Amino acid sequence: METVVDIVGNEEAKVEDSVAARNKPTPTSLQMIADPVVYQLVRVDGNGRLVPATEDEVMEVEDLLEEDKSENRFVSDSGQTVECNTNCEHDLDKLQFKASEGLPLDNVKLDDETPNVPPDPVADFEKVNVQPEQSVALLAPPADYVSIFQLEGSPKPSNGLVENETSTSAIGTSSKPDFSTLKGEIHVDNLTVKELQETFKATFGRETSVKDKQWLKRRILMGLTNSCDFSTTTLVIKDNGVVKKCKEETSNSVEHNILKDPEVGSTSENHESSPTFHDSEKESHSNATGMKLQDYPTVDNYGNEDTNTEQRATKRVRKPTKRYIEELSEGESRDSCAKLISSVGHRAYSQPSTNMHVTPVQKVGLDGRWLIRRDSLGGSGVQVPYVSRIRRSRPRENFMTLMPVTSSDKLYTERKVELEELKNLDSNENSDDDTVAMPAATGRMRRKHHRPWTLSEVVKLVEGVAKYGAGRWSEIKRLAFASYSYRTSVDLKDKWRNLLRASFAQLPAEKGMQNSRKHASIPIPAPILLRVRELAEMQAQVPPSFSASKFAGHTGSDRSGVHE
DNA sequence: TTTAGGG
DNA sequence: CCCTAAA
Repeated sequence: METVVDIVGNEEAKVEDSVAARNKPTPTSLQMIADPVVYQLVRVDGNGRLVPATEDEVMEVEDLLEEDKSENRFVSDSGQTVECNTNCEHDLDKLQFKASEGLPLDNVKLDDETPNVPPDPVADFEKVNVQPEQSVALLAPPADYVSIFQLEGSPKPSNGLVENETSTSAIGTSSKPDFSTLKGEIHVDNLTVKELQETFKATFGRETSVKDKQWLKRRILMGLTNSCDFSTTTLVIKDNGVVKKCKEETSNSVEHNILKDPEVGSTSENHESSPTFHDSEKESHSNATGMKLQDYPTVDNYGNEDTNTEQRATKRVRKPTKRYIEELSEGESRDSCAKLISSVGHRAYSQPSTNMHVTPVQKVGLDGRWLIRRDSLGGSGVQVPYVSRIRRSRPRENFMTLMPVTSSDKLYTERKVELEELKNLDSNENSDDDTVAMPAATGRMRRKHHRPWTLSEVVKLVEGVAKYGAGRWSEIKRLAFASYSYRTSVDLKDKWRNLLRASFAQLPAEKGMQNSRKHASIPIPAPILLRVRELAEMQAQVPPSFSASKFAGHTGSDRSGVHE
């Protein structure tokens, strides 16, 4: 049984999207075994190969899972990102991790010979083929992205958490990587297919029959540099290690991973070698909001110890909001899709920004086998392949590179909607990225995040309030503003407040000053304003927090009367 | 994470 | 629209 794990970058992605994606597999599909639901925890060793996790590692992951079940991603002690995939979010509780000791590597191998793997580095997904009786649920991308706890051969952490009993030599039956054959500089671009294949073997310790140069190059680069950064195609092999040849980035990412261990790291010679490295490190931390951050020492631009260390180490103890509890006890919701989202715990409505929002919401589709990752990128939904999110540096640049490849139809649809909206207005400002300051007519730079409210948006807002009640902004956002990723629930709230003000202000003037609203960017028709007012009054009478159903009843009856 | 309110 | 207490 195979399951496609589809990653949908669009914030507004719905279940249907994933279904569509399944019928027509995209390059962003990752196929893996997920049936039955038995999970083999594996890690990727320093040689880029899958190794069954040790008991301790399993326990550690279990602890992490226990700590925050809504997240599928963690940062291990050594600062490496660990990503777990389950085929059903709801099964997370019952998630079984089995650390089978002697699982032969042959049974768990990366299927590198798959011809379908697209040449795009970031959309490049690993396929994990497993024997029927074995199930591997842990995504095991190229060596780099996910290696749990410890890279092969790295110093043992002092905390004693990890005892790396399972060494490759004990398990591996296939040939080993041989870095000794890699010497001096490797100009990946200049290599022939055969040479590439040899390099591949030296890197990953296994043969490959792939003849696609691009593919080989990328794979090798990935394997050697532990990153998706293909800016460099020249590598320098030194002491069995790899040094990327870059302008300033002389640091070896592999070593960095190893040296990320607190104690060793602090004595690392590379510790302050590359400011850019630390930059990207910090960046990735901030991107991984909500992830468990271990307090290994980090160094900021000035080389100071991170003062937030203590804070980051503290565990999150969050109390659900009243509304949240309320919704949970409501039982079935009108929107099963939405229900699924909220039951997982979402961050779907975080404010759009220029930076890539990693939104670790994974949604289970109707058949219970779909995982959908929702991302928000600068307000525009863009599909982002899984791997690109796991990597821990420079997400932005990478994303930009991806744009042409990964933008989905959704994007165009959204743009189209937007454009139509804007045609209703007489201006076309802000037709693009809402995060870019647009030169206004006056020549000034207008505010960074500004998007005039369109008529239809206002209408939707009003209707949303009518349906769900003012105050249930996230509800409205999700149900009525699903296609407006740039409007957060807070935006809705603010807009509603403004509408109310405008509406009330309008009241006394309604007799003679109909057209006095000179500066309104959107001409709100009087009926709407009236309705807004009506709603506001009702709102005052029956706060939604008291009884949502009661309010809905009011709304229904009142609406019939109000409606034109 | 969501909501409410001030700025 | 942003920021932040509270919940």
